Amino acid sequence: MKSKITTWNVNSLKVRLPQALDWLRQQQPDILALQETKLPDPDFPTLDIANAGYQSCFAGQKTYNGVAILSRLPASDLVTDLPGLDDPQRRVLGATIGGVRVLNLYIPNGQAVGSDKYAYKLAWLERLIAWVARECAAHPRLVMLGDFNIAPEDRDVHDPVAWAGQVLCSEPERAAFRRLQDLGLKDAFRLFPQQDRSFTQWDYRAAAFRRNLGLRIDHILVSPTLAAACTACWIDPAPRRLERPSDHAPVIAELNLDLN
DNA sequence: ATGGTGGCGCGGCCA
Repeated sequence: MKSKITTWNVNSLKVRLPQALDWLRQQQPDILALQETKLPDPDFPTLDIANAGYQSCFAGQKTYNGVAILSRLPASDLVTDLPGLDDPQRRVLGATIGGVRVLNLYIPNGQAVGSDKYAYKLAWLERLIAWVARECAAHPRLVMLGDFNIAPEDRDVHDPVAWAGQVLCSEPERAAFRRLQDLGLKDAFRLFPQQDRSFTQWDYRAAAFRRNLGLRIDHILVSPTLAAACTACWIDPAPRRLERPSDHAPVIAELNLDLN
């Protein structure tokens, strides 16, 4: 039985709810991890999502950040914080669904190298790596996905020269991504041949999407056990073409796996 | 053009 595990930074679930519901109907994923929901938990559209056939779990806040997981099967063992980091920003949602440990992340953007937000991002990544190491040890079937705000390699950047050393591409950020890979996690997208200039995010400005001036910063990382079951991984650019789109496109991993 | 667009929410922050 094939399963679809997916991620999408929707940049406001309130605005993008109709698009998200359409996308669920079209793609029929088993799991959809959302980032930048920008909703307080009492405002989460649980009922609309239930009517589409999905359960919801979420960790949200007003105006900024916010993560959620929509799934066919119920979620248990929820985690909403990095252990040891007292952080009001809602960027983490861990859950166990159908025997798979799912870590949904909205990693800090970092704004600019050298800024306070960049320092926060690097400290956050340190805490993340320590936590994920323990999660990987405890859960052979693990997927870590979301908006990483890291373009892992130059081929993930439309203009690597212009972006060299900039936030999202800097060496400390890329080193953190490699440390996640050193835990055994595989970048599902790179398990398969892909077109050159494949991206998941395009700035709203300067007609960046039309010109394909994007970055690949949304990722699905899978444990060795799940990598062996992964049969495909692709980016769906269709939602980025809609009117009033998110600046991000969804990413889909298909696995030869029974969730139960 | 040291800008541009979009979300939140109504001034300024964040991406």
